[in-house]
Amino acid sequence: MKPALFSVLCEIKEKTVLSIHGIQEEGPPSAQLMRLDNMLLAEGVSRPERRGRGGLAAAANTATPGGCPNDNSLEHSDYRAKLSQIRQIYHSELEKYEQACREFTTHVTNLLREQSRMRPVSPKEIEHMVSVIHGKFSAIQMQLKQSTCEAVMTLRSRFLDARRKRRNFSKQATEVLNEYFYSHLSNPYPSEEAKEELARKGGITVSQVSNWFGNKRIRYKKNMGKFQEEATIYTTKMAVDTTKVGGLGSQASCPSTPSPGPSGPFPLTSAGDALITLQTLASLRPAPAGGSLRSQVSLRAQSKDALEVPDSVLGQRCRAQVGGGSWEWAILPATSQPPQGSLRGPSDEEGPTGYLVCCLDDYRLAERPQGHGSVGPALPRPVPFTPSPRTQ
DNA sequence: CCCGATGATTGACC
DNA sequence: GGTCAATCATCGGG
Repeated sequence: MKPALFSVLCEIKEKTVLSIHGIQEEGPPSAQLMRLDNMLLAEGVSRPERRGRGGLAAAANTATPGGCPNDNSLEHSDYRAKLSQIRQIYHSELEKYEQACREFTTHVTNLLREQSRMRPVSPKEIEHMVSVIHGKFSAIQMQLKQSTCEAVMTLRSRFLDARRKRRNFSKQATEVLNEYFYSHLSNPYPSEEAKEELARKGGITVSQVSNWFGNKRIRYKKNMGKFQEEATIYTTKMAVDTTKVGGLGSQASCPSTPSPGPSGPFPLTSAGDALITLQTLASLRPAPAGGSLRSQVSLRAQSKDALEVPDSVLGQRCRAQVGGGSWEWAILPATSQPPQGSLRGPSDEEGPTGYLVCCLDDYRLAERPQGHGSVGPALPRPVPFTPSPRTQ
């Protein structure tokens, strides 16, 4: 009786299995799964955790072109930590699924083998059942991969947003840029090489340098008054630097200086640039009555800070209005210490713009630098550049 | 929280 | 492709 029943069951089974095959047969793993796998691999999620290395470092590098390096590293570590978290969750979930899949497969095969004593269960059927189970679990895994990918994408987009997030430049970068800007005010269009140099010095990217100059030109032009103080500070600083490094026109803190060209308001050489600096920092005017015109120079300081500067310009060539009319090239004495000179700074009553009177006994006329106009006043303040024609 | 400063983006222009 | 001009979005000081 038992063998007869068994054979009947076998026949029924044969038909059922065929129909099951007809329904269950699925195509190859979808392209989407491959995409997910590729992406997880590319994002460094598929790989097991490796301390401090991996694809994410490269990803982080490409995602941050410039700005403050410290900020970058902070963002990097933040990004890394979050990606690591995602990776851990992904792997632990994956492990859980795989284990569950193994256990369930074992359980089912055991069950089927158990049942094979009671009813006909072909090895093929077991195999099929196993593949069905695997199929179900891989569908779950696919969901896991999908959600992991989404998490990585979210993190990545947030990180890329962070790249867009504005970070103020470091003081160093701002100074480097401002120094160049104010020392090339006649033509503040740095060449590509100059931009690269500025970028290198400021620890920012070339495009950030371009952005900065774009913004600066516009904003300076829109509101020159607002930038006067800043101009004074930087031109002063430049004067100090050039003096420290050893004289006029050394261009100590400026990268390669493209010649401003004949169209700018300052058709000067690099030495001329230093001259502008000097004249910007203090406009010269005739000394008050009581002294020889040739022995007294009044320096008008634009701010209290500027008072600290004249020491550095002493001994340098400048222009002074002599005799109430003509402008002459002059060399200031190397020292203004009393008794040779007496200094008076702007008082509170006089406001921020006062007079620094410097009676200089050793003030003497100098030869006019070659190539410069013989007449015309010194340029007491930075002259705005003309946006066009461009002189690049 | 407000507001000015400022780095970045975008579209038009040459 | 570089620049201008307008604008956005964030930072940072008061």
